[in-house]
Amino acid sequence: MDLDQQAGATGLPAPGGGRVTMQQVAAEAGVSVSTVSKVLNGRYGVSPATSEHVMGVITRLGYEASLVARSLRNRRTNVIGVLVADFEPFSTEVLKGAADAIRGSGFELVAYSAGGRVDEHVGWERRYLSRVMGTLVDGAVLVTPTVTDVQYDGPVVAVDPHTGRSSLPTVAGDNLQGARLGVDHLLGLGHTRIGMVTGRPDLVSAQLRERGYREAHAAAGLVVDEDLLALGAFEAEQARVAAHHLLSLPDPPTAVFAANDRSALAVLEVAAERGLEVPGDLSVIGFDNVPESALSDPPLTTVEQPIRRMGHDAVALLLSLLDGDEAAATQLTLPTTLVTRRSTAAPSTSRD
Amino acid sequence: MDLDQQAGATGLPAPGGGRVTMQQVAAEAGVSVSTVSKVLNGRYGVSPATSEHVMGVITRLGYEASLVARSLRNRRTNVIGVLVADFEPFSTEVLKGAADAIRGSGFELVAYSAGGRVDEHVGWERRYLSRVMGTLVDGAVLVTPTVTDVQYDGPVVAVDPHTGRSSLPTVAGDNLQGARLGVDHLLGLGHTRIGMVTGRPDLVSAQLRERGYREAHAAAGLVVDEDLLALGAFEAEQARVAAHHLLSLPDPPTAVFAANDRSALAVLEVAAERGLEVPGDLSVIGFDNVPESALSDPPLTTVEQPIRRMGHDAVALLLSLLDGDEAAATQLTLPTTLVTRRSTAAPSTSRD
DNA sequence: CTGTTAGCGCATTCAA
DNA sequence: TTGAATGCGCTAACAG
Repeated sequence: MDLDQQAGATGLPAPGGGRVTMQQVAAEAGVSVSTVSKVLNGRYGVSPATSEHVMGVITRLGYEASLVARSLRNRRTNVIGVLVADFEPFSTEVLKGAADAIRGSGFELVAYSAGGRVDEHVGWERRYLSRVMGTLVDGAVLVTPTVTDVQYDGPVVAVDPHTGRSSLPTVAGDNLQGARLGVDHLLGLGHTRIGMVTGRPDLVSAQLRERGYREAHAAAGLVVDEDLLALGAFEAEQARVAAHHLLSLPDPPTAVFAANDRSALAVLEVAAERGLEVPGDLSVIGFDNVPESALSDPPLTTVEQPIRRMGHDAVALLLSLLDGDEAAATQLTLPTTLVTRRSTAAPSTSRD
Repeated sequence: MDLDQQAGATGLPAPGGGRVTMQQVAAEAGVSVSTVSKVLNGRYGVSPATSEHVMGVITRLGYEASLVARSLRNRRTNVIGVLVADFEPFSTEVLKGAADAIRGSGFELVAYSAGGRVDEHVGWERRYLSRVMGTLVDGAVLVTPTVTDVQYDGPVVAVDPHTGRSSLPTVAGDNLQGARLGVDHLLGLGHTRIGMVTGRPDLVSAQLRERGYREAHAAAGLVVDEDLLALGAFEAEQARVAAHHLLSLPDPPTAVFAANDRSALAVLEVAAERGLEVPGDLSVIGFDNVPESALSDPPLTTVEQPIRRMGHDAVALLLSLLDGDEAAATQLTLPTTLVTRRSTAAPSTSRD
């Protein structure tokens, strides 16, 4: 039998569909599966001749080892999992950062989402983790988990966990400082009646942002009007309701601080529907700086979390954890910054 | 020391790490694995009493079936794979669209990337496919594959394939029309010396965009100056070189049409480095409209492909294919549109 | 140097 | 109603 590339003439991979298995390669090459396995993994104990021959059959048949079968058998898979509730602007930014960090590490990246079946249970991250950890992936990054008391054998890092202090290594933005930044910006512009569309009350990130809002007021010697706080719950529909409520107040706010960009974008929509000019009649500021926030009309002023970097650092941390560096386990807090675009301005001097 | 499972009476979920397997559930419940399996999958032939008891143990232990083991055993996994070369702005937009389409379908979504080890081989999609198709996923969406002559048992849909007519169902933007749109915009502004930073010559999408560029010139009765075409290869570094080349020409272009946003953004950078005002001294237009294109300074005018919708339609198509609807296999071409932002303007009237 | 054996975690026969 | 046996595709012992 001839050796390698000669088969290029026929070169038809996977004739007739159905994936090629190691069995078929072995049969085709006239050797045993274990020999194929050894060749594939570069194990010693195979003669150069057979090795080359098998290699030829492998490429000719276009064989690739099944990730699943290999994962089931091996303890190490060289795959990192990123577990998200959904693929939306925030989580995909994290993904980009994760990809930056994984490059050249020899690891592969799998992002896993349950396709919106999430809201059923709060503890989605726990279920996902059980499904993939220890089999499909060597370690995992949890994006905005709602619970972090999980405890598994493999290393796990949480990005922007919405819950309080956890046992997990964590990468998060500085929510408190960020909120201060945002509200101070509004205050500095001359606003004194600043509404807030709050996040989900059970999540610490939301609590921190509200606290920043309050602290900023206190620092400015202002008393917070509790009527100016409306529940947005981090999601668009609820934020719309909140915005309508705020703007219907007898003495409506001249500016709104939204707990995240998604909410801020909703506020922008509502303002437009009500014929309000932004920032002429109403200033709006968000939180996150997802790319989409620059696409709105007007482009959104917002508090930036370095999302990509959070993804990057989370994976880097995970990688060193995987490398046995227990000292790497830590709680990283990344600074937030103000991104001034065009949805904020000084309050109009002439108001009724 | 033995960290055996003394969890018996304690009822602590996953004590001390190590994922919970069906074996452990069975042992804890005092039944066989097959019984646990039946309970888990709602098979008939289990007494209500045992069923309930086992169920209790399952929740108490926080057991979740391993995705991998289940995939290996079952033909159907109810998981859709999205295979990407890397997580970058384009592919993540597709992902968002895919998530939109998957919601409520009962399927889950797995996005898989080899972590930048791609450029080694052109046929990354073939390798990925072999690794996951038929085991981990029921069907796959290939994002910007470079080869589409793959032929596997499971259904596969390609999004924005860079190669020519393929045997695969496909969702793509209208590259030819889009390029016409972009160049016509420049022409309409009064530009007559329009440079082009081209894409990878081996990819049909790039060829089409160049053809649109030429056709637009022809339609306007203009002859294309071949010196005004420079290779950008769809990536930043090469595009920078191309931009420098173009702008160093004795009679430089007053506008540049870049084959994709990534290249256009690179042109913007180079222009800034050379002290050129955009759009005062130079107009720049891109292709894709990834969210990032709005973040540049100035915000980029570009030809939009409905990327999210492409992802959505690809998954929808895949789902109906999975449903046995062979007629769904088709080549979808989605219209492109012009997004006018601030990187294009009429050429300055006074030039040397 | 090569093939045989066993088993990863699970679902499905088939017997008991 | 239940459990023991079988095998998905692969790798790691061990035996030949």
